[in-house]
Amino acid sequence: MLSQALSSSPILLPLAHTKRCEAPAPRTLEEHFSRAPVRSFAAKEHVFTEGDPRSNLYRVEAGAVCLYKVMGDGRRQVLGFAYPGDLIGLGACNDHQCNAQVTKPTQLRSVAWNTVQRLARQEPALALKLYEAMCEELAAAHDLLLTTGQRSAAERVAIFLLAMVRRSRRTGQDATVIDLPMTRADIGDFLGLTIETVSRTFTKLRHLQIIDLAQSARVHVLDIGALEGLAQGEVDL
Amino acid sequence: MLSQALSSSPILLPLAHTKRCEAPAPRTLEEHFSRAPVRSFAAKEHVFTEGDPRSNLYRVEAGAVCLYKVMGDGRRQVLGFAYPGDLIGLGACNDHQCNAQVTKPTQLRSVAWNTVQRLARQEPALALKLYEAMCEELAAAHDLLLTTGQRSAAERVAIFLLAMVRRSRRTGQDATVIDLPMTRADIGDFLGLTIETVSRTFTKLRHLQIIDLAQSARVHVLDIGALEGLAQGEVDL
DNA sequence: CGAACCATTGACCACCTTCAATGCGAGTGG
DNA sequence: CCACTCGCATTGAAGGTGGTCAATGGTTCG
Repeated sequence: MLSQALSSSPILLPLAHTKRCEAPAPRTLEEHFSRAPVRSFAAKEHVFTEGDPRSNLYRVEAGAVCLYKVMGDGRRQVLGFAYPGDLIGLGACNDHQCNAQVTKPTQLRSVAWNTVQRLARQEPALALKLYEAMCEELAAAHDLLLTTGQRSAAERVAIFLLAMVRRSRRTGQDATVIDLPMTRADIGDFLGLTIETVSRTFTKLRHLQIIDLAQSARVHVLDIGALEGLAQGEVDL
Repeated sequence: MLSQALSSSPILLPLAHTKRCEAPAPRTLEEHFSRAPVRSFAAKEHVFTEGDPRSNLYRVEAGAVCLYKVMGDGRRQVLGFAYPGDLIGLGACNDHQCNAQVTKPTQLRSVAWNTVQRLARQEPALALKLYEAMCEELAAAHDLLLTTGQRSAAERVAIFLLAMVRRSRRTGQDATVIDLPMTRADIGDFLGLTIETVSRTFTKLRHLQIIDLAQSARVHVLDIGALEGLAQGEVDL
Protein backbone atom coordinates (compact mmCIF):
# COMPACT_ATOMS: atom_id res chain seq x y z
CA MET A 1 0.00 0.00 0.00
CA LEU A 2 2.35 2.81 1.05
CA SER A 3 0.48 4.91 2.14
CA GLN A 4 -2.66 6.73 2.85
CA ALA A 5 -0.16 8.19 5.31
CA LEU A 6 -1.63 9.90 8.33
CA SER A 7 -5.02 8.56 7.45
CA SER A 8 -6.03 10.37 10.61
CA SER A 9 -6.32 7.44 12.91
CA PRO A 10 -9.69 6.87 14.44
CA ILE A 11 -12.24 4.89 12.69
CA LEU A 12 -15.51 5.25 10.90
CA LEU A 13 -17.10 1.91 11.47
CA PRO A 14 -19.17 0.78 8.50
CA LEU A 15 -21.82 -0.70 10.71
CA ALA A 16 -25.38 -1.40 9.71
CA HIS A 17 -26.68 1.94 8.54
CA THR A 18 -29.21 3.88 10.51
CA LYS A 19 -32.60 2.50 9.86
CA ARG A 20 -34.63 5.41 11.06
CA CYS A 21 -36.32 2.97 13.43
CA GLU A 22 -39.04 4.64 15.45
CA ALA A 23 -39.39 2.58 18.58
CA PRO A 24 -38.12 -1.04 18.79
CA ALA A 25 -35.41 -1.86 21.29
CA PRO A 26 -31.96 -0.94 19.98
CA ARG A 27 -30.09 -3.99 18.74
CA THR A 28 -27.12 -2.77 16.75
CA LEU A 29 -24.40 -0.47 17.97
CA GLU A 30 -25.54 1.97 15.34
CA GLU A 31 -29.03 2.01 16.82
CA HIS A 32 -27.67 2.62 20.26
CA PHE A 33 -25.71 5.59 19.00
CA SER A 34 -28.63 6.97 17.06
CA ARG A 35 -30.87 7.20 20.06
CA ALA A 36 -28.21 8.39 22.46
CA PRO A 37 -28.50 12.07 23.37
CA VAL A 38 -25.97 14.47 21.90
CA ARG A 39 -23.50 15.83 24.42
CA SER A 40 -21.78 19.14 23.78
CA PHE A 41 -18.24 19.96 24.76
CA ALA A 42 -16.55 23.36 24.76
CA ALA A 43 -13.12 23.85 23.21
CA LYS A 44 -10.32 22.46 25.38
CA GLU A 45 -12.64 20.28 27.43
CA HIS A 46 -11.56 16.69 27.94
CA VAL A 47 -13.80 13.81 26.99
CA PHE A 48 -11.62 11.48 29.01
CA THR A 49 -8.06 11.37 30.28
CA GLU A 50 -5.44 8.69 30.59
CA GLY A 51 -6.22 6.31 33.42
CA ASP A 52 -9.94 7.03 33.49
CA PRO A 53 -12.09 3.91 33.55
CA ARG A 54 -13.37 3.14 30.09
CA SER A 55 -17.02 3.93 30.73
CA ASN A 56 -18.19 4.82 27.24
CA LEU A 57 -17.54 4.48 23.56
CA TYR A 58 -17.97 7.83 21.82
CA ARG A 59 -18.86 8.87 18.32
CA VAL A 60 -17.96 12.31 17.08
CA GLU A 61 -21.02 14.04 15.59
CA ALA A 62 -19.46 17.45 14.95
CA GLY A 63 -16.23 19.19 15.83
CA ALA A 64 -12.84 17.63 16.40
CA VAL A 65 -11.05 15.73 19.15
CA CYS A 66 -7.33 15.49 19.80
CA LEU A 67 -5.97 12.22 21.18
CA TYR A 68 -2.65 12.46 22.96
CA LYS A 69 -0.28 11.11 25.56
CA VAL A 70 1.97 13.06 27.89
CA MET A 71 5.29 12.23 29.48
CA GLY A 72 6.22 13.05 33.05
CA ASP A 73 8.03 16.23 32.10
CA GLY A 74 5.19 17.59 29.98
CA ARG A 75 6.35 16.56 26.54
CA ARG A 76 3.32 15.52 24.57
CA GLN A 77 2.66 13.23 21.63
CA VAL A 78 -0.56 13.65 19.73
CA LEU A 79 -1.66 10.24 18.46
CA GLY A 80 -4.33 11.48 16.10
CA PHE A 81 -7.42 13.57 15.61
CA ALA A 82 -11.01 12.36 15.49
CA TYR A 83 -13.57 13.98 13.21
CA PRO A 84 -17.31 13.52 12.64
CA GLY A 85 -18.10 9.86 12.13
CA ASP A 86 -15.03 8.65 14.02
CA LEU A 87 -15.23 6.52 17.13
CA ILE A 88 -13.08 7.27 20.12
CA GLY A 89 -12.53 5.35 23.30
CA LEU A 90 -11.98 1.97 21.69
CA GLY A 91 -9.56 -0.40 23.38
CA ALA A 92 -9.26 -3.62 25.30
CA CYS A 93 -8.10 -2.72 28.77
CA ASN A 94 -10.22 -1.28 31.54
CA ASP A 95 -8.73 2.18 31.50
CA HIS A 96 -8.21 4.71 28.77
CA GLN A 97 -4.66 4.74 27.49
CA CYS A 98 -4.64 8.34 26.26
CA ASN A 99 -6.28 11.70 26.68
CA ALA A 100 -9.06 12.98 24.47
CA GLN A 101 -9.40 16.74 24.32
CA VAL A 102 -11.87 18.65 22.22
CA THR A 103 -10.16 21.25 20.04
CA LYS A 104 -13.23 23.24 19.13
CA PRO A 105 -16.91 23.14 20.14
CA THR A 106 -17.87 19.54 19.60
CA GLN A 107 -20.85 17.23 19.82
CA LEU A 108 -20.54 13.59 20.76
CA ARG A 109 -22.82 10.66 21.36
CA SER A 110 -21.86 7.83 23.63
CA VAL A 111 -22.79 4.24 24.29
CA ALA A 112 -21.98 2.61 27.61
CA TRP A 113 -18.93 0.42 27.37
CA ASN A 114 -20.56 -2.60 28.94
CA THR A 115 -23.30 -2.34 26.31
CA VAL A 116 -20.63 -2.47 23.64
CA GLN A 117 -19.08 -5.50 25.30
CA ARG A 118 -22.41 -7.23 25.57
CA LEU A 119 -23.19 -6.60 21.92
CA ALA A 120 -19.74 -7.81 20.90
CA ARG A 121 -20.23 -11.08 22.75
CA GLN A 122 -23.67 -11.60 21.22
CA GLU A 123 -22.70 -10.60 17.71
CA PRO A 124 -19.47 -12.15 16.46
CA ALA A 125 -19.76 -9.78 13.52
CA LEU A 126 -19.47 -6.77 15.80
CA ALA A 127 -16.43 -8.23 17.52
CA LEU A 128 -14.84 -8.58 14.11
CA LYS A 129 -15.78 -5.00 13.26
CA LEU A 130 -14.10 -3.77 16.40
CA TYR A 131 -11.10 -5.85 15.48
CA GLU A 132 -11.01 -4.27 12.04
CA ALA A 133 -11.34 -0.84 13.55
CA MET A 134 -8.33 -1.49 15.75
CA CYS A 135 -6.40 -2.71 12.72
CA GLU A 136 -7.07 0.57 10.98
CA GLU A 137 -5.96 2.50 14.00
CA LEU A 138 -2.83 0.41 14.12
CA ALA A 139 -2.13 1.12 10.46
CA ALA A 140 -2.55 4.83 11.15
CA ALA A 141 -0.14 4.61 14.07
CA HIS A 142 2.40 2.82 11.88
CA ASP A 143 2.10 5.47 9.21
CA LEU A 144 2.63 8.18 11.78
CA LEU A 145 5.62 6.27 13.08
CA LEU A 146 7.15 6.26 9.62
CA THR A 147 6.52 9.99 9.44
CA THR A 148 7.87 11.08 12.81
CA GLY A 149 10.73 8.63 12.73
CA GLN A 150 12.11 9.19 9.27
CA ARG A 151 10.89 12.33 7.58
CA SER A 152 12.03 15.94 7.51
CA ALA A 153 9.91 18.78 8.86
CA ALA A 154 8.79 19.80 5.37
CA GLU A 155 7.75 16.28 4.49
CA ARG A 156 5.83 15.93 7.73
CA VAL A 157 3.90 19.13 7.27
CA ALA A 158 3.17 18.35 3.61
CA ILE A 159 1.90 14.90 4.54
CA PHE A 160 -0.25 16.39 7.26
CA LEU A 161 -1.81 18.93 4.92
CA LEU A 162 -2.42 16.30 2.26
CA ALA A 163 -4.18 14.13 4.83
CA MET A 164 -6.42 17.09 5.64
CA VAL A 165 -7.11 17.63 1.95
CA ARG A 166 -8.11 13.99 1.51
CA ARG A 167 -10.40 14.20 4.52
CA SER A 168 -11.92 17.32 3.10
CA ARG A 169 -12.52 15.60 -0.23
CA ARG A 170 -14.13 12.60 1.41
CA THR A 171 -16.59 14.79 3.23
CA GLY A 172 -17.39 16.55 0.00
CA GLN A 173 -15.92 19.91 0.89
CA ASP A 174 -14.03 22.25 -1.38
CA ALA A 175 -10.72 20.48 -1.06
CA THR A 176 -8.62 23.56 -1.78
CA VAL A 177 -9.63 25.31 1.44
CA ILE A 178 -8.95 23.65 4.75
CA ASP A 179 -10.00 24.96 8.14
CA LEU A 180 -7.61 23.53 10.66
CA PRO A 181 -9.50 22.71 13.82
CA MET A 182 -6.34 22.46 15.91
CA THR A 183 -3.54 24.74 17.05
CA ARG A 184 0.06 24.80 15.86
CA ALA A 185 0.98 23.14 19.13
CA ASP A 186 -1.34 20.25 18.35
CA ILE A 187 0.14 19.88 14.89
CA GLY A 188 3.67 20.09 16.24
CA ASP A 189 3.06 17.49 18.92
CA PHE A 190 1.42 15.29 16.30
CA LEU A 191 4.34 15.48 13.89
CA GLY A 192 7.09 15.52 16.48
CA LEU A 193 8.08 19.11 15.74
CA THR A 194 8.00 22.35 17.69
CA ILE A 195 5.40 25.06 17.20
CA GLU A 196 8.05 27.27 15.67
CA THR A 197 9.14 24.71 13.12
CA VAL A 198 5.55 24.12 12.06
CA SER A 199 4.97 27.84 11.74
CA ARG A 200 8.17 28.39 9.79
CA THR A 201 7.33 25.55 7.44
CA PHE A 202 3.89 27.03 6.78
CA THR A 203 5.55 30.34 6.05
CA LYS A 204 7.97 28.77 3.59
CA LEU A 205 5.09 27.02 1.81
CA ARG A 206 3.31 30.36 1.59
CA HIS A 207 6.34 32.10 0.10
CA LEU A 208 6.61 29.32 -2.46
CA GLN A 209 2.96 29.88 -3.41
CA ILE A 210 2.16 26.31 -2.47
CA ILE A 211 -0.38 27.40 0.11
CA ASP A 212 -1.99 30.65 1.22
CA LEU A 213 -2.92 31.58 4.77
CA ALA A 214 -5.72 34.13 4.97
CA GLN A 215 -6.02 33.34 8.66
CA SER A 216 -3.68 31.11 10.58
CA ALA A 217 -6.31 28.38 10.77
CA ARG A 218 -7.44 28.61 7.14
CA VAL A 219 -5.17 27.01 4.56
CA HIS A 220 -5.72 27.50 0.85
CA VAL A 221 -3.95 24.82 -1.11
CA LEU A 222 -2.67 26.48 -4.26
CA ASP A 223 -0.36 23.80 -5.65
CA ILE A 224 -1.25 20.34 -4.53
CA GLY A 225 1.26 18.78 -6.91
CA ALA A 226 4.08 20.61 -5.18
CA LEU A 227 2.71 19.46 -1.85
CA GLU A 228 2.76 15.86 -3.05
CA GLY A 229 6.29 16.26 -4.30
CA LEU A 230 7.35 17.53 -0.90
CA ALA A 231 5.50 14.74 0.88
CA GLN A 232 7.45 12.15 -1.06
CA GLY A 233 10.76 13.82 -0.38
CA GLU A 234 11.31 14.59 -4.06
CA VAL A 235 12.21 18.18 -3.31
CA ASP A 236 13.56 20.17 -0.39
CA LEU A 237 12.48 23.54 0.86
CA MET B 1 0.23 3.44 33.29
CA LEU B 2 2.99 5.39 31.61
CA SER B 3 4.64 3.17 30.44
CA GLN B 4 5.83 -0.28 29.81
CA ALA B 5 7.30 1.74 26.95
CA LEU B 6 8.45 -0.26 23.99
CA SER B 7 6.73 -3.29 25.32
CA SER B 8 8.08 -4.85 22.16
CA SER B 9 4.94 -4.91 20.11
CA PRO B 10 3.74 -8.27 18.99
CA ILE B 11 1.56 -10.31 21.14
CA LEU B 12 1.65 -13.39 23.22
CA LEU B 13 -1.91 -14.58 23.09
CA PRO B 14 -3.01 -16.15 26.36
CA LEU B 15 -5.07 -18.74 24.59
CA ALA B 16 -6.09 -22.06 25.97
CA HIS B 17 -2.87 -23.74 26.90
CA THR B 18 -1.55 -26.66 24.97
CA LYS B 19 -3.32 -29.74 26.08
CA ARG B 20 -0.94 -32.29 24.74
CA CYS B 21 -3.84 -33.73 22.77
CA GLU B 22 -2.85 -36.84 20.90
CA ALA B 23 -5.32 -37.17 18.08
CA PRO B 24 -8.72 -35.38 18.11
CA ALA B 25 -9.37 -32.78 15.45
CA PRO B 26 -7.85 -29.42 16.35
CA ARG B 27 -10.46 -26.98 17.65
CA THR B 28 -8.63 -24.08 19.22
CA LEU B 29 -6.06 -21.89 17.56
CA GLU B 30 -3.59 -23.17 20.09
CA GLU B 31 -4.20 -26.74 18.96
CA HIS B 32 -3.76 -25.79 15.36
CA PHE B 33 -0.41 -24.23 16.16
CA SER B 34 0.73 -27.15 18.26
CA ARG B 35 0.32 -29.63 15.48
CA ALA B 36 1.65 -27.42 12.75
CA PRO B 37 5.14 -28.36 11.56
CA VAL B 38 8.03 -26.12 12.57
CA ARG B 39 9.48 -24.11 9.71
CA SER B 40 13.05 -22.89 9.90
CA PHE B 41 14.29 -19.60 8.49
CA ALA B 42 17.88 -18.48 8.03
CA ALA B 43 19.02 -15.06 9.18
CA LYS B 44 17.86 -12.28 6.85
CA GLU B 45 15.16 -14.41 5.25
CA HIS B 46 11.76 -12.83 4.93
CA VAL B 47 8.67 -14.50 6.36
CA PHE B 48 6.49 -12.17 4.33
CA THR B 49 6.80 -8.78 2.71
CA GLU B 50 4.51 -5.81 2.38
CA GLY B 51 1.76 -6.46 -0.16
CA ASP B 52 1.93 -10.23 0.10
CA PRO B 53 -1.47 -11.87 0.49
CA ARG B 54 -2.08 -12.70 4.11
CA SER B 55 -1.88 -16.47 3.79
CA ASN B 56 -0.84 -17.43 7.31
CA LEU B 57 -0.71 -16.42 10.91
CA TYR B 58 2.70 -17.20 12.40
CA ARG B 59 3.93 -17.92 15.88
CA VAL B 60 7.58 -17.50 16.73
CA GLU B 61 8.97 -20.62 18.37
CA ALA B 62 12.62 -19.57 18.55
CA GLY B 63 14.71 -16.75 17.20
CA ALA B 64 13.63 -13.21 16.41
CA VAL B 65 11.75 -11.41 13.66
CA CYS B 66 11.99 -7.77 12.66
CA LEU B 67 8.82 -6.05 11.43
CA TYR B 68 9.38 -2.98 9.30
CA LYS B 69 8.12 -0.67 6.59
CA VAL B 70 10.14 1.04 3.90
CA MET B 71 9.63 4.31 2.07
CA GLY B 72 10.21 4.79 -1.62
CA ASP B 73 13.71 6.16 -1.14
CA GLY B 74 14.84 3.35 1.10
CA ARG B 75 14.34 4.94 4.50
CA ARG B 76 13.09 2.27 6.84
CA GLN B 77 11.05 2.23 10.02
CA VAL B 78 11.18 -0.84 12.21
CA LEU B 79 7.80 -1.26 13.87
CA GLY B 80 8.86 -3.86 16.37
CA PHE B 81 10.51 -7.18 17.00
CA ALA B 82 8.80 -10.51 17.59
CA TYR B 83 10.24 -13.07 19.98
CA PRO B 84 9.31 -16.63 20.96
CA GLY B 85 5.64 -16.78 21.86
CA ASP B 86 4.70 -13.76 19.78
CA LEU B 87 2.27 -13.91 16.89
CA ILE B 88 3.02 -12.15 13.63
CA GLY B 89 0.91 -11.59 10.58
CA LEU B 90 -2.19 -10.42 12.41
CA GLY B 91 -4.33 -7.80 10.68
CA ALA B 92 -7.67 -7.19 9.04
CA CYS B 93 -6.96 -6.49 5.40
CA ASN B 94 -6.12 -9.05 2.76
CA ASP B 95 -2.47 -8.12 2.34
CA HIS B 96 0.37 -7.75 4.78
CA GLN B 97 1.04 -4.15 5.70
CA CYS B 98 4.69 -4.57 6.59
CA ASN B 99 7.74 -6.74 6.06
CA ALA B 100 8.80 -9.49 8.43
CA GLN B 101 12.46 -10.40 8.30
CA VAL B 102 14.20 -12.93 10.48
CA THR B 103 17.24 -11.46 12.24
CA LYS B 104 18.83 -14.72 13.29
CA PRO B 105 18.10 -18.40 12.65
CA THR B 106 14.46 -18.74 13.61
CA GLN B 107 11.72 -21.33 13.89
CA LEU B 108 8.09 -20.54 13.23
CA ARG B 109 4.82 -22.38 13.12
CA SER B 110 1.95 -21.19 11.01
CA VAL B 111 -1.80 -21.60 10.74
CA ALA B 112 -3.61 -20.87 7.49
CA TRP B 113 -5.28 -17.50 7.60
CA ASN B 114 -8.66 -18.79 6.47
CA THR B 115 -8.55 -21.27 9.33
CA VAL B 116 -8.03 -18.38 11.72
CA GLN B 117 -10.95 -16.55 10.16
CA ARG B 118 -13.18 -19.58 10.37
CA LEU B 119 -12.32 -20.12 14.03
CA ALA B 120 -12.90 -16.45 14.79
CA ARG B 121 -16.37 -16.59 13.27
CA GLN B 122 -17.25 -19.75 15.18
CA GLU B 123 -15.78 -18.62 18.48
CA PRO B 124 -16.70 -15.09 19.52
CA ALA B 125 -14.12 -15.48 22.26
CA LEU B 126 -11.35 -15.87 19.71
CA ALA B 127 -12.51 -12.79 17.81
CA LEU B 128 -12.25 -10.88 21.06
CA LYS B 129 -8.80 -12.32 21.71
CA LEU B 130 -7.66 -11.12 18.31
CA TYR B 131 -9.16 -7.75 19.11
CA GLU B 132 -7.25 -7.61 22.38
CA ALA B 133 -4.07 -8.63 20.62
CA MET B 134 -4.49 -5.74 18.21
CA CYS B 135 -5.11 -3.39 21.12
CA GLU B 136 -1.81 -4.42 22.65
CA GLU B 137 -0.03 -3.89 19.38
CA LEU B 138 -1.63 -0.48 19.13
CA ALA B 139 -0.47 0.41 22.63
CA ALA B 140 3.06 -0.65 21.67
CA ALA B 141 2.90 1.51 18.55
CA HIS B 142 1.73 4.47 20.63
CA ASP B 143 4.58 3.99 23.06
CA LEU B 144 7.06 3.88 20.22
CA LEU B 145 5.48 7.00 18.80
CA LEU B 146 6.05 8.80 22.06
CA THR B 147 9.64 7.63 21.98
CA THR B 148 10.56 8.50 18.42
CA GLY B 149 8.56 11.70 18.42
CA GLN B 150 9.68 13.26 21.67
CA ARG B 151 12.77 11.71 23.18
CA SER B 152 16.48 12.28 22.83
CA ALA B 153 18.85 9.67 21.45
CA ALA B 154 20.04 8.70 24.92
CA GLU B 155 16.51 8.30 26.22
CA ARG B 156 15.56 6.18 23.24
CA VAL B 157 18.49 3.83 23.61
CA ALA B 158 18.00 3.55 27.38
CA ILE B 159 14.33 2.73 26.90
CA PHE B 160 15.18 0.16 24.30
CA LEU B 161 17.70 -1.54 26.56
CA LEU B 162 15.30 -1.51 29.49
CA ALA B 163 12.64 -3.14 27.34
CA MET B 164 15.14 -5.87 26.49
CA VAL B 165 15.96 -6.30 30.17
CA ARG B 166 12.28 -6.68 31.04
CA ARG B 167 11.83 -9.23 28.28
CA SER B 168 14.84 -11.08 29.56
CA ARG B 169 13.39 -11.12 33.07
CA ARG B 170 10.04 -12.38 31.89
CA THR B 171 11.66 -15.29 30.11
CA GLY B 172 13.61 -16.08 33.24
CA GLN B 173 17.05 -15.22 31.91
CA ASP B 174 19.85 -13.51 33.75
CA ALA B 175 18.57 -10.00 33.29
CA THR B 176 21.96 -8.34 33.48
CA VAL B 177 23.22 -9.88 30.26
CA ILE B 178 21.34 -9.27 27.05
CA ASP B 179 22.13 -10.80 23.70
CA LEU B 180 20.80 -8.46 21.08
CA PRO B 181 19.40 -10.49 18.21
CA MET B 182 19.42 -7.53 15.82
CA THR B 183 21.95 -5.22 14.20
CA ARG B 184 22.62 -1.58 15.01
CA ALA B 185 20.79 -0.72 11.82
CA ASP B 186 17.68 -2.50 13.08
CA ILE B 187 17.89 -0.68 16.40
CA GLY B 188 18.47 2.64 14.68
CA ASP B 189 15.56 2.21 12.31
CA PHE B 190 13.43 1.17 15.26
CA LEU B 191 14.28 4.22 17.34
CA GLY B 192 14.43 6.70 14.48
CA LEU B 193 18.20 7.16 14.79
CA THR B 194 21.18 6.37 12.58
CA ILE B 195 23.54 3.47 13.10
CA GLU B 196 26.24 5.92 14.12
CA THR B 197 24.15 7.58 16.78
CA VAL B 198 23.16 4.24 18.27
CA SER B 199 26.77 3.16 18.31
CA ARG B 200 27.95 6.42 19.86
CA THR B 201 25.28 6.21 22.52
CA PHE B 202 26.31 2.66 23.41
CA THR B 203 29.88 3.87 23.67
CA LYS B 204 28.91 6.71 26.00
CA LEU B 205 26.97 4.30 28.20
CA ARG B 206 30.02 2.08 28.31
CA HIS B 207 32.32 4.92 29.30
CA LEU B 208 29.88 5.84 32.08
CA GLN B 209 30.02 2.24 33.34
CA ILE B 210 26.30 1.89 32.81
CA ILE B 211 26.75 -0.99 30.44
CA ASP B 212 29.58 -3.15 29.23
CA LEU B 213 30.01 -4.53 25.74
CA ALA B 214 32.10 -7.67 25.61
CA GLN B 215 30.88 -8.21 22.07
CA SER B 216 28.84 -5.75 20.11
CA ALA B 217 25.75 -7.93 20.43
CA ARG B 218 26.18 -8.74 24.10
CA VAL B 219 25.21 -6.04 26.57
CA HIS B 220 26.01 -6.32 30.25
CA VAL B 221 23.82 -4.00 32.24
CA LEU B 222 25.96 -2.71 35.09
CA ASP B 223 23.78 0.09 36.45
CA ILE B 224 20.13 -0.36 35.76
CA GLY B 225 19.19 2.56 37.97
CA ALA B 226 21.23 4.91 35.81
CA LEU B 227 19.57 3.43 32.75
CA GLU B 228 16.15 4.13 34.24
CA GLY B 229 17.17 7.65 35.07
CA LEU B 230 18.24 8.19 31.48
CA ALA B 231 15.05 6.65 30.16
CA GLN B 232 12.99 9.12 32.11
CA GLY B 233 15.03 12.06 30.93
CA GLU B 234 16.24 12.83 34.44
CA VAL B 235 19.83 13.10 33.29
CA ASP B 236 21.68 13.87 30.08
CA LEU B 237 24.72 12.19 28.65
C1' DC C 1 44.16 -15.90 5.09
C1' DG C 2 41.02 -12.96 2.72
C1' DA C 3 36.57 -11.07 2.09
C1' DA C 4 32.36 -9.35 3.55
C1' DC C 5 29.76 -7.40 6.88
C1' DC C 6 29.04 -4.88 10.82
C1' DA C 7 30.46 -1.65 14.38
C1' DT C 8 33.16 2.12 15.88
C1' DT C 9 35.16 6.59 15.73
C1' DG C 10 36.10 11.26 13.93
C1' DA C 11 35.20 15.74 11.59
C1' DC C 12 31.98 18.64 9.83
C1' DC C 13 27.65 20.67 9.13
C1' DA C 14 22.52 21.04 8.57
C1' DC C 15 18.34 20.97 10.54
C1' DC C 16 15.68 21.73 14.08
C1' DT C 17 15.25 23.46 18.78
C1' DT C 18 15.61 26.95 22.14
C1' DC C 19 15.07 31.41 23.79
C1' DA C 20 13.20 35.79 23.08
C1' DA C 21 10.59 39.50 21.01
C1' DT C 22 6.85 41.00 18.24
C1' DG C 23 2.42 40.62 15.95
C1' DC C 24 -2.32 39.43 15.59
C1' DG C 25 -7.15 38.35 16.83
C1' DA C 26 -10.81 37.39 19.92
C1' DG C 27 -13.07 38.21 24.09
C1' DT C 28 -13.90 41.23 28.20
C1' DG C 29 -14.75 45.10 30.88
C1' DG C 30 -14.58 49.95 31.44
C1' DC D 1 -16.43 51.96 21.23
C1' DC D 2 -11.98 51.44 22.75
C1' DA D 3 -8.35 49.72 25.72
C1' DC D 4 -6.73 45.85 27.73
C1' DT D 5 -5.53 41.23 28.13
C1' DC D 6 -4.77 36.64 26.95
C1' DG D 7 -3.75 33.05 23.93
C1' DC D 8 -1.80 31.83 19.77
C1' DA D 9 1.16 32.59 15.75
C1' DT D 10 5.06 34.52 13.60
C1' DT D 11 9.77 35.87 13.15
C1' DG D 12 14.66 36.29 14.43
C1' DA D 13 19.20 34.87 16.29
C1' DA D 14 22.04 31.51 18.38
C1' DG D 15 23.24 26.96 19.65
C1' DG D 16 23.06 21.96 20.04
C1' DT D 17 21.80 17.40 18.74
C1' DG D 18 22.00 14.21 15.64
C1' DG D 19 22.96 13.34 10.59
C1' DT D 20 26.31 12.70 6.84
C1' DC D 21 30.49 11.31 4.96
C1' DA D 22 34.58 8.89 5.44
C1' DA D 23 38.07 5.98 7.42
C1' DT D 24 39.34 2.37 10.60
C1' DG D 25 38.62 -1.76 13.33
C1' DG D 26 36.73 -6.23 14.54
C1' DT D 27 34.32 -10.79 13.67
C1' DT D 28 32.72 -14.35 11.19
C1' DC D 29 32.72 -17.27 7.50
C1' DG D 30 34.32 -19.00 3.45
